[in-house]
Amino acid sequence: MNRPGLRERKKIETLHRLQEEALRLFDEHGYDATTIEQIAEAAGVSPSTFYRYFPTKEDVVVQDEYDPLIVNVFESQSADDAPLDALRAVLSVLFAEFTDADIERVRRRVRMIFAVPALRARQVQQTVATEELLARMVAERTGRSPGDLEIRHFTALIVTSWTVAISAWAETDGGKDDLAATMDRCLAHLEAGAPL
Amino acid sequence: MNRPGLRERKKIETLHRLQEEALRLFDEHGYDATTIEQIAEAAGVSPSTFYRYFPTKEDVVVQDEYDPLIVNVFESQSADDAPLDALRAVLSVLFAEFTDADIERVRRRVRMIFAVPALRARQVQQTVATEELLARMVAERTGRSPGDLEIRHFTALIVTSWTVAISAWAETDGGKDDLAATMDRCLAHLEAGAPL
DNA sequence: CTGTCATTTGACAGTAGCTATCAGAATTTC
DNA sequence: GAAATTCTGATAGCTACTGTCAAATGACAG
Repeated sequence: MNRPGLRERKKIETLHRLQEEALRLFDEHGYDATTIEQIAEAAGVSPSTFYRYFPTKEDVVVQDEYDPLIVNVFESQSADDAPLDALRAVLSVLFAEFTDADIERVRRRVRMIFAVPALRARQVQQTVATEELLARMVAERTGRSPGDLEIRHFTALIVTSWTVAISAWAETDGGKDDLAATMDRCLAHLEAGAPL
Repeated sequence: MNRPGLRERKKIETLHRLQEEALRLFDEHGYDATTIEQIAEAAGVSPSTFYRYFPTKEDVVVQDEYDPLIVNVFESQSADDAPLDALRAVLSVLFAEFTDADIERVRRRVRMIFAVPALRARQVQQTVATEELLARMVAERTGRSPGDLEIRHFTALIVTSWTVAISAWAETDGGKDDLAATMDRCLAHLEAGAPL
């Protein structure tokens, strides 16, 4: 019923234009050397508007909307599976929906995030949120408390595993199958107790 | 031969005074509500001097000097031990040298770091450095490359394990034995493949 | 189409973290 | 005690970020 009116379409457009122009300018002149003012001007809005869309300069690169997707897919998994298997499945389902363009965008963003300390630092704050999300979901499924040491440890390790995999993949120029394969390798390594 | 001259003593003193006054003011008025100017004034120096001792406001809490210690102790371990066992031993040796006052200081700092997002973000940058350090040491010991996926994954997991343990411990009021015990529990959980 | 209402936007002013520079003070060295 | 080195404080300036208010814009009822 609720058509995306003109107002909402314009908002999404502005958001994307800010992200794109920012990435372009960061690539071109470097992250630190690019000011909010320049990004806003390139996107044809005022600096005030930039801050209405992104709380910080870092967020124009780091922000994503995967958390709700993770929750949805996780809860649709059979409750019989072990948490780690359920999380493995979550990734397969998510990756399956990615287009090549999505993947290239992710790679570009991830490379930038791992190259710029400030972005990496900000990324962590998001990761912490994801970790707490996982903790709540896994806790409920296993009938434990989200504050339980082993739950916290488990979820932190999972997220670390994901992070290592995606950073290693981003350095290559492989497609989404390679990303999935690297994730699997890391999770298997974790499941085996991280032997060397 | 090289006596710690007056100049060097004063420097160390100023550094400690800045850290102490900063922690006190942060506790009292909150991290964001405390300015560099206030810290500098409380420590009896100018804001310029603050920045000569700490590159950022966050560093006055986050900065520590454990990395070189870790390297020393790790390299003094028998090369026959598995890397994970060697790292376990590193912690025991390090903890053994901590006084009760050290431990209380660590707890206070850790609590603040986990309570203030900006500090936690900065902490990660330090953690990344520690991770790369471990990667180099473990790589050399196992005859692999520091860029090897499994090496990177292993070291990232170890550091995550440490981080979870120390944050869980900091929430309690246990002593250093409890800290060591929590670390052991986490590392054992990791070694077992993080089962739930 | 028009007037009204809600939302979005831009301009402006201000705070604070951080950098660079430079003269003067303190400490070390000879 | 003089010269060389290092440390400090003052100043000026840039930029990220916040708060406020009036103008512009799209939504909607009549």
